[in-house]
Amino acid sequence: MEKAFIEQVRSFNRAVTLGTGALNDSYLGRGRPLGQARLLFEIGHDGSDIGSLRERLGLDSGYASRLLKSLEADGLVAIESDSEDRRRRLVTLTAKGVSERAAYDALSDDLARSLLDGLSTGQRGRLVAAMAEVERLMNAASIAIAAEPEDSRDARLCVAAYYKELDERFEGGFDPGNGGYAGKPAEAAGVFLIARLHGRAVGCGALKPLDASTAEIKRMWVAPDTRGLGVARRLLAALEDEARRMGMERIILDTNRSLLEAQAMYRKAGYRDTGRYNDNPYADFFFEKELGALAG
Amino acid sequence: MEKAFIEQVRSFNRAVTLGTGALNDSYLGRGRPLGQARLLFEIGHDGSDIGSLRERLGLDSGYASRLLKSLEADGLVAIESDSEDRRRRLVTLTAKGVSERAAYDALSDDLARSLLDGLSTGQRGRLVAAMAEVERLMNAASIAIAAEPEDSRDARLCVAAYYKELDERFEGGFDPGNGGYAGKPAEAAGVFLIARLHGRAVGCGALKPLDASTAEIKRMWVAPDTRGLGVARRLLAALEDEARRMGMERIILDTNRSLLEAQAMYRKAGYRDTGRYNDNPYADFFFEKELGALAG
DNA sequence: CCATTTATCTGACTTTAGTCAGATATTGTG
DNA sequence: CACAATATCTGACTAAAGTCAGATAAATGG
Repeated sequence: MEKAFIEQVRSFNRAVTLGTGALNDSYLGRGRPLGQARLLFEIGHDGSDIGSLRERLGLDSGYASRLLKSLEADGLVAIESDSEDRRRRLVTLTAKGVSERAAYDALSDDLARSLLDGLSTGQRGRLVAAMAEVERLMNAASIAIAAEPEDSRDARLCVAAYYKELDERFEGGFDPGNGGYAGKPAEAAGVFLIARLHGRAVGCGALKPLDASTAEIKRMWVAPDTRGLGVARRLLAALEDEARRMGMERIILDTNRSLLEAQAMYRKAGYRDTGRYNDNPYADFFFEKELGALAG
Repeated sequence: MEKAFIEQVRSFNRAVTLGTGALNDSYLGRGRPLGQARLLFEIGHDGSDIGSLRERLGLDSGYASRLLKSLEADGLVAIESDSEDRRRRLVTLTAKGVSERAAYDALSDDLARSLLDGLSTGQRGRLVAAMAEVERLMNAASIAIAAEPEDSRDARLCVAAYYKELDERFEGGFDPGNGGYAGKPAEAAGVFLIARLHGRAVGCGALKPLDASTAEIKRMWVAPDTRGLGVARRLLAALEDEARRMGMERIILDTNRSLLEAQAMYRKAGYRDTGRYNDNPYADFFFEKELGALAG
């Protein structure tokens, strides 16, 4: 890695903590400690239960309880037991809490505006564009890929989203029951990978062993709002690593003619067209790739 | 200001506090509280006195004293009285302190590297470029311009740097004693503006009343490493505002043929060429601008 | 030389943030 | 229904961060 790149990242870091340190003071400036302000923000318009608040902010149960109590004492939130499960407690913003939140919002807007204020119109446009680029790429960098059980909640959600998209994009729709997509038990244990962005599942891919030396890639999917970040490329590379680890020598896969980006990506990743190897009625193109030795 | 711009700034802010929140954890991870680690970083290679450390980090004197004491107890810094002013105390890093700092540095590098690691080569280049752009423009935005006494320390430093640069750039050099640059007392009180970036003086400009309706701009200078951020443009606009406030109707100025950027900037700001109005031997071009009404 | 200013230190204090071990109430399970 | 699991609360604690009022010692200005 180039030294200059690392230096630029660190320098950027210093600059934004100086510059947006001030931006984060929007949490302050209303005489409330940060912890309380963060909670106030995390309670959505429709309220939420204490458990999910705690999880989202990573708070200790006792700590969260006390913070909420002080917000309640200030008349900003109302806390009441969930009628369905009376152990659970629901937090909602009171009218005063809503306006307090709006005040924080206004403060935050003012600070953002004051940052832009000192700039010419051209500079403003360039700053905003560069910020969007940094944000996108930092998101791309913080995507983590890990194997998960194929029947976990997020795995099922990803696959459902995948099927839904296929149904929308294929001419004539898509039925998972057709073409060997459902049920058929795998010969050997496969791998199901999930890509996560800040905890949220934004992509998946499965590797299914066909015989001792060949595995098939299935269910490659990336959430629409996360495309263009290289998630698919990384999922593919991770699946290939898994395959090498399993002793596979060759990966094959099929895809539909309407999935143009997928075809381009596979070709770019070194996959070559090959002949039909199954009777999947949705498959129009077939790819294969010989795996080299395990890197690292 | 466009709503979308403000939203992008706020979204960027959230993204980087999430992403570089992790980067700032480099301050942690070595079992030392943040305050101590920040101090360790602020003490340069050559040490510094407690006062300037306090000022740079914005610490209370008692707090700073205690933090330094605990660093001293850990054998990381040495504190001794300044031989020139024995009230003042000088802090230097011990060998152990230097290596501890290096450890923090390595941690910081690792975190920066891990941010870049998840990206492709192309993405890396784009991220680093966008970061540099954001940094530059955030610096541009945080430049503050204010009037200061012409004989303040920073004012004198700026003017000295200005003269030095003229001497380097003019064919045949530049002598402040020549051409009415020094000494000559102003008819009425003028204004001296200094542009500061995070406290550091990075530019200056003076306004000198010539008669009841005409003022002259002199000593416009921007630090070389801060050029291209629009500092001069903003200084010029601020000087024009000052002139309007003083009831002036017209601004004039002269400049040397070697200062091409300056000529371009004046022309772009609405200045027109005019005839020689003084006997300054260094002046090759003369500009003037009629001031409109005071805005705002 | 004396009063004032300046630079730092000390003691006493507060607030924020966070942890941990139980206590309490409610719900699900055999 | 007893028992375990879950969701939250309470009490008792700690560490970090910061504030404030003097105390102390050295330098400065008349």
